[in-house]
Amino acid sequence: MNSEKKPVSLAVIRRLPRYYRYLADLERAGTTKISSKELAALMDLTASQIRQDLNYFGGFGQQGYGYNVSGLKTEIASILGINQSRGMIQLGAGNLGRAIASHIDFATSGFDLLAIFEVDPKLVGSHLGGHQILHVDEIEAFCRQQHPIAVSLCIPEEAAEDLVPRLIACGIKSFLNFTHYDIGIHYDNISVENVYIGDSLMTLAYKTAALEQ
Amino acid sequence: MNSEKKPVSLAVIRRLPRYYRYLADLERAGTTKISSKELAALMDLTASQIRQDLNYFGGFGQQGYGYNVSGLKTEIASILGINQSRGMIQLGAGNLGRAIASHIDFATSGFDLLAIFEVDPKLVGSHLGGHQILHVDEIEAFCRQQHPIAVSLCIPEEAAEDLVPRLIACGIKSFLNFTHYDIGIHYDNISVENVYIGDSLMTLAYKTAALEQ
DNA sequence: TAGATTGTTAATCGATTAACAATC
DNA sequence: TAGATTGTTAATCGATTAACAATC
Repeated sequence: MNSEKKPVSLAVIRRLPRYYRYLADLERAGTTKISSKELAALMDLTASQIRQDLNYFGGFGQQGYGYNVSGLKTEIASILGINQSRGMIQLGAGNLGRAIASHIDFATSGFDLLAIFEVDPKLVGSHLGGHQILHVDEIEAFCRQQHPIAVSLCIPEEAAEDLVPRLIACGIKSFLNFTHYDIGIHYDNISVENVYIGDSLMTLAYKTAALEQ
Repeated sequence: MNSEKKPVSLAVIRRLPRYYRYLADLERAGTTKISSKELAALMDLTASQIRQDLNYFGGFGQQGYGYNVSGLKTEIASILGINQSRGMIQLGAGNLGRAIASHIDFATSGFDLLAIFEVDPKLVGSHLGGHQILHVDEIEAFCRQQHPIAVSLCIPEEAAEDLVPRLIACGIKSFLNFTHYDIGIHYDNISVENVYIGDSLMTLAYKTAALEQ
């Protein structure tokens, strides 16, 4: 039944998490229905865009009424695939790794963080956010057993060049990449989300200069 | 002389940091010149897009030759405004705050991190990445003296609602926002860059599901 | 000069917005 | 039924790509 044909644009997909967050907030506040117009005002979008976005996936609303908040939230979760639980590992338990492992709710985003890998022997064996820290050399054995499909890459850029091929060989297909190593360019049939915080800061520098005009 | 007229699209601006990184790498490797075609192959873009992007700001290349790597890097730095040094503060010295303060090179992105503010009394008075940690209540006095223009917001979403108005009152105009609090919707004449790591992870969930088709 | 490659205009493509008929 | 609001088509807008004349 769910055999959608036309490929959905990534621009639409990238807006879905924000819809999801607003719907979760509305649900928490006890709101049961919302119109595209109301949601647009709340999110500072056009009602037209919201209806267009949602209709890529099917008619979730009811004419004359609007959208059911919980229902729409569930639909979006299903489209994003965050109602699933895919095995994920993390590389790196340094400052950034600790922040991500403790700060991000993997389960809410459709992943299950299975273990964290580190080179620093002082950290190996300890725990972080309820997850065991293993040595990087155990990756291969671990993956053979647990078959994680995704990785959160919280390592220095220099380390990425060596580790990414190993992860690929282990069957890892999805990367949440905090390094500047360009994974997508080097491999096919994988998915990558880059989080370039430094680039965001540079963009902020530009916007800051623009404010001063 | 630099009185550009037409407003440059944000899509172009967001590509500039990546150009800058590649040019910095090339410069480090001793490459002095590069053509749009070569750079396009390296970055997996079209040569056309690169030339179009750069020509929003002026003719940095030389026909029949290409672009001077160092020269172009400097031009991009100047467009982004990262050759400047704007006062920035950070709120939050928790896991995420520690990661950002120690992991991100603010100077390379045009900012000077002046101080970090925390509510946790155990952290106040200590240092983090060479920066002093002050109590949040000292923000107003600090800003009166040092006039930072930007802030890195590494605090829980609940805290943002109270703190953002205080920051605005202190003259802060630019926000690197790691919370889900929607600053841009609430104020005018400010600039915001949101880093929504959770949203990126949800997008990765979608891409992962798409791989499995 | 000949070859290469830019700067720039024109063509294409995609994404957003507007409009309105369908319908709850 | 009348009013409201969706689903969807058409119009607009913007961004990317292609093409080529200018020129180093």
